[in-house]
Amino acid sequence: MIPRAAKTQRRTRIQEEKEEKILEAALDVFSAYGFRGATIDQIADAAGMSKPNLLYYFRTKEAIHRALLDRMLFTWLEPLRAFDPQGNPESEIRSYIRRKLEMSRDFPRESRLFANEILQGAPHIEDELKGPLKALVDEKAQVIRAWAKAGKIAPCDPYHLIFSIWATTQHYADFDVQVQAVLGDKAGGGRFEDAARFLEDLFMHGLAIK
Amino acid sequence: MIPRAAKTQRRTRIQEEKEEKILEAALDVFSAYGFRGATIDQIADAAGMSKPNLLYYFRTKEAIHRALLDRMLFTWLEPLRAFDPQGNPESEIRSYIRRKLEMSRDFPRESRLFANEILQGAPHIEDELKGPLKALVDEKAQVIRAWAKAGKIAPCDPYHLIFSIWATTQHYADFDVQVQAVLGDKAGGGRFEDAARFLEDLFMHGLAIK
DNA sequence: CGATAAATTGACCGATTGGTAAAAGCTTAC
DNA sequence: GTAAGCTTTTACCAATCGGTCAATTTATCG
Repeated sequence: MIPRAAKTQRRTRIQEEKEEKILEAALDVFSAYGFRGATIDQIADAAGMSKPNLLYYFRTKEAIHRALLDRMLFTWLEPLRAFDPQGNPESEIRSYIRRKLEMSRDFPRESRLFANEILQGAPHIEDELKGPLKALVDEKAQVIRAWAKAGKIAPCDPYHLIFSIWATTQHYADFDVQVQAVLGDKAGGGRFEDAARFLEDLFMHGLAIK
Repeated sequence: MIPRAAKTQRRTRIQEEKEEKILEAALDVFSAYGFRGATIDQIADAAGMSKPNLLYYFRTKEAIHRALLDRMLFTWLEPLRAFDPQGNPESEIRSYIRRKLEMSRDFPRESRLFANEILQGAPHIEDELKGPLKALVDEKAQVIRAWAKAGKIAPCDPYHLIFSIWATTQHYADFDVQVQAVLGDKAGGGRFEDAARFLEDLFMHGLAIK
């Protein structure tokens, strides 16, 4: 009856397909309207199924939202996790910026889902922010601080450095409409490369690297 | 009957007070939930009046939202407008960053209202973005480009520079929950000054100023 | 004061919200 | 096949949504 508690403990092929389809549709809707602004009917429509059918796979609106956030939070922190204390500051920071920027380009909906959640007070992921996220940032902040102490980069507040990289890279996903409106038809093709070059330069010179 | 079209063309004292109270309450609600996530009942509650009474002053939910956006958009662009082509790059950019950061500190709800609107595709202010905003940015971009050509700052894409300043400064208002979660109790007092110092350093060194 | 206009309210409307009940249709394993 | 369980649908629910209405209360002004 209830798929997630099926006797078999195994998920059917149909289950996997439908849940995937629902999450895909839900990502569209939640990222565009936030949790409260999104409706189950809208998601069901986008997923091409009836509302009761959707609610057969996810019992509540919150359950869909939570599933999306869980899946997203992991991949979202991947670039920061990949930050290597053994690497040299230049390539590490440079590739971190690039990876975050690539995520904004390739997964703008995920970025907006996250932004909506934070913007509205992070009611569903407060614990994840104060727990795992904070721990990871603390760890990487120590790495950056060590680099500064070793004279490899200019001394700076590592937390605000990380915030700045987050802000500037995610800006291109979250505020895309504004970016498009301001840039107009200018450099329609190489926009990503332009942003990457600018941000890498900014942070490299800003940190007195090279 | 309808206050905004009163015979007198003048607004009563009561009208001004109540409209102010409504906009104040609406700012709370819209900035926290976005347009679709906010409800009139909620705003009426927060404003301490009945829903029909609120609708006596603003005919629709959209009217309240639009009034908020109009008022906000003007002040929001003030710092960029104050950007002085005659001034020297260092003090202009430095004070622009500081002013934007002060706005994030002093008017976080306005920042989030704007962020919500952009995030959700800017359905209500698309024209303002493509019109007045773009024009203003184009103008200031020319100034920055001239500074670069004159060798006063390192050559860089002025648009992405402006985007970066927007992103980093507004981040402290829009993503406040995340910033709080990561920083914890650290430097509870001087947080604003820390951010200001970091950002000014970053952009000054990034632009090879001084 | 009295009269006229402005402000406020409770009752209400149709549409939409998140979600449920139950029965019908469909797969799968034996 | 057939029976068991999985999937889907139709019909429906109470609550809430944005908004209206008529009637009442309150402020303003000569």
